[in-house]
Amino acid sequence: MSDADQRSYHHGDLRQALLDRAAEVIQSRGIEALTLRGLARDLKVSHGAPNRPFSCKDDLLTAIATEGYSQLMRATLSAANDVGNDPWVRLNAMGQGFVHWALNNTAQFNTTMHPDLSLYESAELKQATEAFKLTIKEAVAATQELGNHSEEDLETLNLFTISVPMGAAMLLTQKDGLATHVKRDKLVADLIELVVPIRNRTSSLTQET
Amino acid sequence: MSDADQRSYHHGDLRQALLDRAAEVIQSRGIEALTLRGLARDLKVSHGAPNRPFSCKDDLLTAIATEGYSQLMRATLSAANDVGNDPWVRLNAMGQGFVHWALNNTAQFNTTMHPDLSLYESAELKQATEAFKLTIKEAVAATQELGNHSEEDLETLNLFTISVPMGAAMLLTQKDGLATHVKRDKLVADLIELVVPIRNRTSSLTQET
DNA sequence: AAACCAATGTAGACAGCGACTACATTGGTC
DNA sequence: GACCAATGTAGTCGCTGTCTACATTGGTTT
Repeated sequence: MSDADQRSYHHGDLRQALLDRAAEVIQSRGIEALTLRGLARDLKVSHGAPNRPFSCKDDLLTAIATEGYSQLMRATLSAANDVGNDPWVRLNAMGQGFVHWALNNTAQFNTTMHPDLSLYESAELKQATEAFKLTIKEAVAATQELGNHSEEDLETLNLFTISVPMGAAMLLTQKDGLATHVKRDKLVADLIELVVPIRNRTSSLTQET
Repeated sequence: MSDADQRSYHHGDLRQALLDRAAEVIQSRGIEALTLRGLARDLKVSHGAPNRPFSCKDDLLTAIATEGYSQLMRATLSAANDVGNDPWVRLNAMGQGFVHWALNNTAQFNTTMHPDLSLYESAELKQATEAFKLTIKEAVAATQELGNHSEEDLETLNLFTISVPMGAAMLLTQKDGLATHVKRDKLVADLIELVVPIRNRTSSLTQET
């Protein structure tokens, strides 16, 4: 920041600065409190400046959602890579990683899943969502090949598998959500275990404990 | 309406009229398009009139969400009552009823589940949500007593059971949602079957006293 | 029946918002 | 060194939610 403190006219990277500040505002005061003019004030630029990198407010929100999907995919894949190569164990970890990311980034998650965003067409957003969905779908398909509900339509099994962390994240991120008094980590682990059981299963690869 | 057409000053039931019109607007043009002044114009009252029954906009949205939870509970219970007394069959029907209501009332569902609403404290909303949650929880508990994941913590099983229809409704109500090309009814039925299997199960009704 | 009054609708004002315009300033390119 | 597209500024517009003071009503009390 030291080199950008006294930048007289051009900000340097106003777009990223807006995205960063927007994430802060949403996290601390909710999405309704997010205004372009407020961001401009925070960044000490004129009230019209945000309209250069983002043509309108929906454009900003779409960019935030795009970043959210990207982070969500990274968190999910990272959780999978931490547990090895067994597709079952990986899928289980992905479910837990999903929910934990949502719980640790409540506002970001809610913004990403905001229903109004789908109205605004954006190639980047579409690509990010498709990439995320494909990641999940491949992981589900990998377990199905190993016998996970092999009789089921992949589409249905995929929806089922995503619905649980998605629904749980929705419910648990509400402050009056279900079971907020139960220990979070154990609850999430038990929950995902109901979708992708791995505890009492002989590993399809090497034994893991 | 005929007796209220030429009501000069007092509207009669402005509160309900606002709620009804708000539901129409949300369904047709989205929640972002909902404004108090717009509702006032539609109902041909002054722009400040909506502030009498609803102290602020959040108050209106909260009332809509309250009604949403109420409808959701009615739809869920109605689906259960249509299929008899077997707790498993009832819970399965409730799950399907949940998703179908959400799919048939997309905007209402999204408004009801809007994350910002939980910020606004309302006794009525809290009561409606608690009533709904209790309805589900009782149904889940009834199946658990008959052996449905009897080893599981009820809290976890409950979260699992709600998460599936909740997450599926979230995903399917997005216009770019998963599997929109698959036949809706069969998909939902297959999905819920994965949570509350009833097809190849000997009825527990024969064991009831 | 008349006076009262709390509930309900009106009209005006205010600041804040998103979006648009014309203009100012910059840094890279020929 | 002159150009020029990109980027930030300042002003304006219509719209919004909210607040205030005022107007109208119907039911209640006396």
